[in-house]
Amino acid sequence: MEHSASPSNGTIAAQLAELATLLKLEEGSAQSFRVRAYEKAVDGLRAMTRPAAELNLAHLLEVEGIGRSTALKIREYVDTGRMERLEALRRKYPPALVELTRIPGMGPKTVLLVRDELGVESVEQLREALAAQRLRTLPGMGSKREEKIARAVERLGFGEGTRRTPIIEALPIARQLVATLGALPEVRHIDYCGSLRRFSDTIGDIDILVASTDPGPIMDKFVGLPVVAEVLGHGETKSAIVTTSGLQVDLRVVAPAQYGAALLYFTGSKAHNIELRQRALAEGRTLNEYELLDSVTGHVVASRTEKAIYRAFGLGFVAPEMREGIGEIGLAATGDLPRLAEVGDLRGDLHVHSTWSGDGRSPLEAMIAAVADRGLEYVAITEHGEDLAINGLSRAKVMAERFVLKDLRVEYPDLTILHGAELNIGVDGSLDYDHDFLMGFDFCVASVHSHFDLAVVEQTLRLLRAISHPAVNVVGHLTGRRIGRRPGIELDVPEILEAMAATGTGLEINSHLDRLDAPAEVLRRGRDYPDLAYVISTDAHHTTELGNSRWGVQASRRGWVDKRRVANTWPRQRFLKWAAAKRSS
DNA sequence: GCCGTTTTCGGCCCGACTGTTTTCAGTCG
Repeated sequence: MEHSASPSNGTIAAQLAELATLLKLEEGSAQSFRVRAYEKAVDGLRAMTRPAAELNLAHLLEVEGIGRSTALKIREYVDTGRMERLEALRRKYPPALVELTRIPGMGPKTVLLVRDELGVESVEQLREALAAQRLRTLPGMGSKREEKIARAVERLGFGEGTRRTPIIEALPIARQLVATLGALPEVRHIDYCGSLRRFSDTIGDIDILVASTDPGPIMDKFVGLPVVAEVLGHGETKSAIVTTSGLQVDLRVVAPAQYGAALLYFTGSKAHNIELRQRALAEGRTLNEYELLDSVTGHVVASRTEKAIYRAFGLGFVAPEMREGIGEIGLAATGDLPRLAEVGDLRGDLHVHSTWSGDGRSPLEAMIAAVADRGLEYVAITEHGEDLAINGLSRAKVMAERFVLKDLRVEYPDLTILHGAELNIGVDGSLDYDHDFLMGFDFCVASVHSHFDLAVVEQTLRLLRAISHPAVNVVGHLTGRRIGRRPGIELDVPEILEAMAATGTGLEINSHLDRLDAPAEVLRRGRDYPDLAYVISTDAHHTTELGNSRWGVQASRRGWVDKRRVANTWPRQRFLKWAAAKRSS
């Protein structure tokens, strides 16, 4: 048994999360108490500051949500690198079958039904069964459900062998690999590149680039990692593996002097690189993955850093998130690149839940304390509105929370605490509560949580009506998409953005890796509306999710958003003035 | 599976929506 570094809490949490996913099939329910218990344990583990691998059984039992059974499984994993229960479930429910549960409308019951009755065990086989209209013959199924599932399979591009991995799955694996390999003494620099570095919604495979003069030990370590399921190649400077979760990872090692050129090359995008190379040719130079060369003298013009290469072109540094070959090089040439936000620019978080919401997982007091810890100047507590079944707050609950917040304001005098709500945009654009009650909030986010299938015209009208309400400061996760799992609603985007700009309604950039909503394409369209303000929010339901703002910032960069237009980078007074303006309109 | 205690079992956010039923199952949030 390999005794490499102890698994991080994130790695252990990932095992338990997979266990929970597989148990949904085993139990035939996504809400079984056993499943929920594991999901709580995952939360508890992620919220821990101490490494779980260093704790003995008794100390593990003290962690919220971890009992005897989970504690034993954690110890088993730390000591042996395996979890027998997980291995057994993996054998029983292969990845192809599990993937079926990701299709909207396919819960565990339906997945098991099509497997047992039709022998369907993969998306490919499901497509065949759908084409033959065999699903509608099953008990409890019919033509409507069959068509709905067929639509979902088509729209999300499932099972075409070309399916890309959602960023929420790829990013943690890449970060873990970079951390593990980065600790090796032979590694001078290391970064993940490709579409992941560009912060694309979905990723084909993970590319990792290393600068080193001694690649051998790095390669050996890489192909021997516990996460490796299969080694596709193992060479001097280039290796490739497939992870246990089925993701391909390519590792490339270059000399430190060539790192910048290689980083540029492997980050892409292809279109961006082609444009750069054309520019080089026009200037009597050539650019390849090793260096920028003077074609006449053969001398290296630049190679060590990306910045040096852009500078040699007379270009400003183009952030990786912007490199899609859609005009960014032109902006870099004329000095018109947007000033992009960084995490340190954020002064407030304007979309935060607590356990007052049914789906919140950290108490209000803990959320406020964590927000204050992050050094923020203002926060909007935005529990769900009453129209959202289960999760929403009645009027009485709203007033009760407002009362609690009064005390918290005394406790945190340096933090401006706004009492807000995340309202539900109804099918006709109506909102929760009533006009007077809504105007009693300090700050409201309004979001779509239902009726994702309306036609463009209806969706647009619905949004326009919500935007026109003076209590609505921000539209939350505009399209409602869940990356790789649910397509967003269809909208007349220019019309929506124009209305938002005209009314002083902010456009949320939702930081959750599952959402990253509004999508980058919409954010870029926002450049056409100079009065449109953006808001980078976490939509945190747990204290650990407040750190997701870093992903929201990256999403804003991918959307070419200038930080001067991000309302929660503004000083407190300016921000409050902006928020109040909409409400007095 | 976890928790708390009424200390070893019973409770654990459960309603809306859809599509399928003829009184309800499954999914989603």
